[in-house]
Amino acid sequence: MFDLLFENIERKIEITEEDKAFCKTLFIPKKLRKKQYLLQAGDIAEYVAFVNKGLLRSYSVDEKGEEHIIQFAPEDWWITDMNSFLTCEEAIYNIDALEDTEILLLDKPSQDKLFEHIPKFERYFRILIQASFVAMHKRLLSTITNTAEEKYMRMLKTYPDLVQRVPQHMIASFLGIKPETISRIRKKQASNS
Amino acid sequence: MFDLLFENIERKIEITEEDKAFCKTLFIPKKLRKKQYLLQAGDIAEYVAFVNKGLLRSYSVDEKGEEHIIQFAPEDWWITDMNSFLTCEEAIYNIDALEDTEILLLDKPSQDKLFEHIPKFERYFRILIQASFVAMHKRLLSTITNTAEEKYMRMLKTYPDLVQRVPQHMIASFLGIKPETISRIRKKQASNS
DNA sequence: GCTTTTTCTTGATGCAGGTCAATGTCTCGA
DNA sequence: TCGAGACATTGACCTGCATCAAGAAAAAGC
Repeated sequence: MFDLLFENIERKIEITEEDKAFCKTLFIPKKLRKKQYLLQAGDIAEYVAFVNKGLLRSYSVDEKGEEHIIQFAPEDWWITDMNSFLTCEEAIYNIDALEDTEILLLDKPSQDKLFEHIPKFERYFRILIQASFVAMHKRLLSTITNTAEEKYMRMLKTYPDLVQRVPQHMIASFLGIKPETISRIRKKQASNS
Repeated sequence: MFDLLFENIERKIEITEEDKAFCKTLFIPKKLRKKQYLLQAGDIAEYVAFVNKGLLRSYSVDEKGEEHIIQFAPEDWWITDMNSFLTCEEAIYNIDALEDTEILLLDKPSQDKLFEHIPKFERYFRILIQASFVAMHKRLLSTITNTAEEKYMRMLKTYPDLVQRVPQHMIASFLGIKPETISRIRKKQASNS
């Protein structure tokens, strides 16, 4: 259950067996069925979740009822509504399972305990967030500068596995384009080779 | 010189006079003239910069020679090419001064020293990055979901001071739209009131 | 296995915003 | 103080992508 998490942590900081034992007391394992919510907009995000198996997504719904996918979280990724988790304001994102999923949950009090007992974890989470920060900058730049086709090709290159695993209309939603457009891009690409 | 920085820090963590004294040994004050580069794409980002006075911007230049502004950094903000600073890879962003500017520079070795001597600073930088992370998510969502007009109105609301301070074509570049479009939005807005 | 739902494709049409070009205004350095 | 570059505005035109609509194909549920 914890193997993947510890591997992930040990890629960034060194931890002892005692540290691991302590971790095991803090994280809450949970299973989600496909389509089940982990968080709904309007609630408070009580947890950050580490995905052990399966696939989650976070998305917001605009006034017109359109879904916009913010993040996919397959195995080995973290996900939450960061703002809500940090500030206890109402979440603006929904998080739900795209497949049957196993996660490990860490709530705020437990995270604080973790930082207090093993200060190295401050570093771990700082490194995690720095990495997403850099990735987000690149995504933002691509969103601003590229055409629909360039965005889709970049997606194929950056997350080839996800493109296989997720319905196309969700890829479209993630990229901020329409499913029909992806369909046409695919057709064009097929004819180009 | 250090007042603004210490205020910024003390909004997030508590520090002693000794801590401050130690900080003063680590940061390098620097002045930039308008249009002067702090960092050029292709170089390694040696520093994170805290802006004490003035205004910087980071931007990338695409194949067609178009500039895309990633971030504005007025007083009380931090700026760097995070990826380059963290990994020592070549920077993909340029950073330059839009006004005569005073900054405080912190290089990697000094930051490491800071974390080692005053571990609370791990927390400070984690909190900083978390906040930008949340802000970036909102910006990304706006970029994906909103029309040009909505993006501009959101900009007016979120950073009214910047819109005054910066040429319109730079606001356009930041939003991923064209200066002509902003011009037309302004005209329309004026007639609506 | 059959029905229902979800997903993907394709065509016809429209429009937001980009492109190009001309003109006017501002500003700042010599 | 004058001239050149930077900045903003406006009009005419164009195009990439969205929208709307209708089937086809694939997957999920019973």
